[in-house]
Amino acid sequence: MDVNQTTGEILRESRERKGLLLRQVAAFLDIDTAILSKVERGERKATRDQIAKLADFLNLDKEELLIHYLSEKIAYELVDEDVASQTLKVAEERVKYLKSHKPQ
Amino acid sequence: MDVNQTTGEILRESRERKGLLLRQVAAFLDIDTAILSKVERGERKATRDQIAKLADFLNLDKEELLIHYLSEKIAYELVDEDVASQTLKVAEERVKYLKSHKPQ
DNA sequence: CTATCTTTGACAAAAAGTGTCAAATCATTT
DNA sequence: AAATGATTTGACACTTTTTGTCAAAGATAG
Repeated sequence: MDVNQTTGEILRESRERKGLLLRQVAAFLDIDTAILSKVERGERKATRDQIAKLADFLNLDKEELLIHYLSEKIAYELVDEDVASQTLKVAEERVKYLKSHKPQ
Repeated sequence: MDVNQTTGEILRESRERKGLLLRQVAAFLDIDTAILSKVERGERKATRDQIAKLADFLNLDKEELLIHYLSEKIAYELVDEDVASQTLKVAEERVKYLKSHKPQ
């Protein structure tokens, strides 16, 4: 998995390499093929649950796919901001702080 | 501004230091005081536009406040993920990539 | 006690997210 | 070229989230 690939590209490649049809994968996710088609082409975002199911069905590393998916979502949120990189650095500090001060 | 302060805390402190009422600041933002009260106490998130207006009205560094606000939003989105830190690192790479391959 | 300021919670409107369906397009086979 | 099957497209509907108002309750100061 290349970090600068889209999640959709990964999903499509993986599905095609296994010779699976949209219909088959979509059935497993319990959604219409239309949505999966859009997800693979980046026209829609998958949900978190769908990503987990896709990793199962396509035999992809669950954690790796999740990181891919989440980071794409965040990069997309920030890409138009001048301060994107600085924001991500500060966000890292915040996450560290929050994790260490977590209730429980 | 401390990185681990909430945006709401910054806004409240700044407003109070200037002796302004919720009513006055809310009027400038064109919203009900109820919302601003909730924003300051972290019960609601401000919108991006409101952050910009608040920086103006409260004479805060616009960029700094924006980074503060955006990073808080992102940290909040990820804090429950095991893979939060890894995700942020990958997101940084993605942002760099997207910015360098931007249309125009 | 009376003003005024802030907080709270119920509610409403608008926007975003998630999905279906049917028709159109594309590719392959006969 | 027609038929079949896969994918794409776009209109639509439903649900959830976001963003706000309003009025009543709570807190604080004079």
